[in-house]
Formats: sequence, structure tokens, C-alpha cells
Amino acid sequence: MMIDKVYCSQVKPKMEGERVKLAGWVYRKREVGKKVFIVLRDSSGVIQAIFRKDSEEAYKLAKKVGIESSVIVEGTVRADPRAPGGVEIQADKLEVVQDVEFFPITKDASDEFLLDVRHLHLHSPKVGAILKVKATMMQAAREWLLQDGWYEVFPPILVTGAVEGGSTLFKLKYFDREAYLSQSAQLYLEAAIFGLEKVWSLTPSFRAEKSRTRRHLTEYWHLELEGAWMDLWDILKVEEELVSYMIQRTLELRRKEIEIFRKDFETLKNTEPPFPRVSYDEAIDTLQSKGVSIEWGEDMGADEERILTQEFDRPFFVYGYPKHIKAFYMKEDPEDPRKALAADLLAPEGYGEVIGGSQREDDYDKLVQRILEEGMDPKNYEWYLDLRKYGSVPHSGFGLGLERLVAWAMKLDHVRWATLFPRTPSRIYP
RNA sequence: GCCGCCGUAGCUUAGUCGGUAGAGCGCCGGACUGUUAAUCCGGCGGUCCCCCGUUCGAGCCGGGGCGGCGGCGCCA
Repeated sequence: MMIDKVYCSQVKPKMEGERVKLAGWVYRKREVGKKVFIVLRDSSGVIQAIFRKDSEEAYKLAKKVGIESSVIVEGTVRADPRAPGGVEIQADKLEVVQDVEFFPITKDASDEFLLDVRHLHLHSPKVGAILKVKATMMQAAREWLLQDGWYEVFPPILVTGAVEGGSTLFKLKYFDREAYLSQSAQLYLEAAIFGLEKVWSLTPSFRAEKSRTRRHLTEYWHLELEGAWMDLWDILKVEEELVSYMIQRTLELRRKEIEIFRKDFETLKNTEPPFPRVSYDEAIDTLQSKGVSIEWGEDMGADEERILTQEFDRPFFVYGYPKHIKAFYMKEDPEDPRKALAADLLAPEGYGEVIGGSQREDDYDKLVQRILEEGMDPKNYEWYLDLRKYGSVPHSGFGLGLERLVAWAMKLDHVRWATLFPRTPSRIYP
């Protein structure tokens, strides 16, 4: 039953006198004297409708209708400087599709309460703006990936083992066996490059870690790429071009939505290739010169990372981490065996890690050795090790946390606002 | 797993020294000739998170529990 309606944002002052039909929800209602003002909201925006007593039936309904009721409004377009946006609907017909007695979300809602009623919070134009930006970012990613020759693949979510020893997996029953929810598609993407060379996927990733930070969710959307015949420096170029395009394109298409949350666009505009490349060694030096007590070989914690990101006005890479703090599948630097050919992309303004990437170990023996060093059993990685026995090639890849990129772009205070129904250790409902 | 904080009306909260629990928003009723999260008047609304204890008397003091939040670690 598509209604032959116009969207709120389509109504312009030059349409003065035109008869229109709109469908949406009651966003605001004000009764003054013998008039009722209803601000109507739909997915495109808002417009004011005015009900006067001379259209008695509509006026009576308008007086009674509650906030966030679903309604269909008919009337005539009027340009009026007193109306928000300079245009309004002189309404003469109101159909209340479903009347709402009271909407639980009012102006004094805490973050916690908004998450409790997330299903209703999705009415909010602010939430809508974030969801639109997220959608546009993926639209941009697809545009870039298509023109650069990457194939989208669809990896499994039900898996048998860990990608990284440390991360905790959600366990589930798989008939009479155990299985897990995937925390990364990487291993499967690595397999796919032997047929398609350049592949990517967008999948949910799951981490059963009780992380209580503004950067973590137990379920998040993971954009992963894997490319054959690419070394670390090749994949960094892919990363910066892809991220730059996602940001620039979204800035072009969704400026209004971003502006609701972010006032300063400098760091977004600065997101043009090449991104600065900072070695781990330089990062340690910088931190030490700022009085941070950190030694070569230690991993950077959240505090260190934050201090470092405040030095930059655009995203930047940190590369050349010590091997022992990185995952087993990352290739050892042939010029310095203490280091891994790994790089993270950090967002500025304190946001930190958005991408983790690396060149992969493509040598069978070295990979077996690394698996043993991590205290894992090579038997569990048999098919993965096979990839190094049957036409192994140098290859690299990375994973991007979509919510993290959105959170930075919109300057959100938590990644949970960048997802439809956030899952955290304490929250799996609604 | 570790450190810190908080649970009072649908929501946001005040509550002094331990002495009959208050406000704003929302909702309901009324007033108002154009409002911009309108305004004004009136009304409805309470398992003070739970249990035990101290006390003549506990929202407040003590003990235990439950739930949540902020951060660390881990990562994207």
C-alpha cells in the first residue's frame, strides 16, 4: 500500500498553493488558541502542519493526537516566514493511523534509558542521521572497491577456531559438536585470494570479551580486505585510499547529518592520501619525550594511543610493531626479525585504532613455528597451513571496525551509537 | 579479570542532623489569535533496587546480595 505522498523535505515555499499528502509521525505538537501546530516527521526531515478550527474534524483529531503517533496529513502548501523553514502545510485532513497515548522518550532521557528503549529511540532524527552516515559510508566503500577491482565474498560466521589466541570466542552448540561465532573473516578471505586475488567482505564479528570501553562492542561490523601479491606497503595504500574515499564521499553526501554531531570538519577534510606513516620506534620516542614511561617492546595502551593521536590532525599509520605483541599470522620483517610487518590505522582526536592490518606469513615452516610459539596446536590450522603448501603467494590484508570509523567521523562519544541495536557484555535486549 | 561510581514517580532528579517523600518533564483537564522542546492554572502518579540488622522511628546508619554505569586489560 504505497501511499502517494511527498516527503517532508520535498515541500518548498515555491510550491505555495499546491495540494499535498504527507505520511509520518507527530514530532512536536503545540496548541495555541484555536490552532494546533503539528510538526510532522518522516525519514527525510520535518515540516509544520497547521490545523485551524474551520476544518473542524481534522482540528479535533489534531488536538487529541499524541507525540509519535503515525499520521497521514493532507493540505495546502503555504509559504510563511513564521513557520520553521519558511514553509508549512495548511492542513484540512488528518488520518490518525495509530494514536500514541504517551511516548516514553522525553527530553530528559539518560543514555542508559535510551539504550533500554533503543527500539523507540530509532524514531529520533539524530539516530537516523547516524544510520544514514553509516549506510553512506558503506555505499562509498562499495563504490571504491568496485572501481579498484575487489570481489565481494561472503564468508562463514559459524566457525571452528580462533583467529587469534587471545581473543575470546562465543561458543555454541553445533549439533553434537562445538562451534563458535566468527571474530574475523580473515582466514577465509586468505583462502579466497587464491581464486579471486582481491577480495573483501562485510560481516558481523563477535568478541566474547567483557570490554567496558567506548571503543568496544561484542558484536560489530567488520570490513575486511585481503589481496594477493601485496606487501605491507601495498596494503597501506589500499587502506588510505579506501578510508579517504569513504570519508570524503560521505562528507559530500551527508554533510548535514554529520554536522548535527561534529562542528569541526578539519580532520575529515585532511583525510587525503598519503596518511602519515609513523614507525613503532618513532612512536615510542615521541611518547618517551612526552614523559610517558614506556619501553621498546611494550604494547601501547589506550592512554598511550590517545596521547599519540592528539599529535595528529588526520588519520595516521603506526607500523613495525614488535612481533611478540602481534598475531601469529603476521609476517616477520626480514630486515628486523624482532618486528612484524604490521600496521594499525589510528584516527585522530583521541579515537585511536580503526584498522588493524598486516602482511601475512606465507612461509609454511615459519607459520608453524609461530603457531607453536603462541602455544596453539598446528593441527587446528591444517587447512590454513595448506594455503602455504599449494601455491603460496605474498599477501596482505586488514580489518576495519565500521562503527569505529563512524564514531570518529561523527565525533560520537561511544561506538554503540553507531549501530542499530548495540550488543555489549550487559546488553543483548532489545 | 581489575579499579572506581551509582540505584528515589514513566523519564531526569532533590532529599539537611535518622522524625509523615518534593520538583521539573511527560500524561489528563482547563485557559490562550502564529507556536518554534510555547506559556499559564489545576490534577493523576512512589515496592525510595532486594534481604537482614541497629533504632521508639531508616530513602538516610551497618552487613550481604542483585542490577547498571565509567575506565583499564583485550582488540576493530
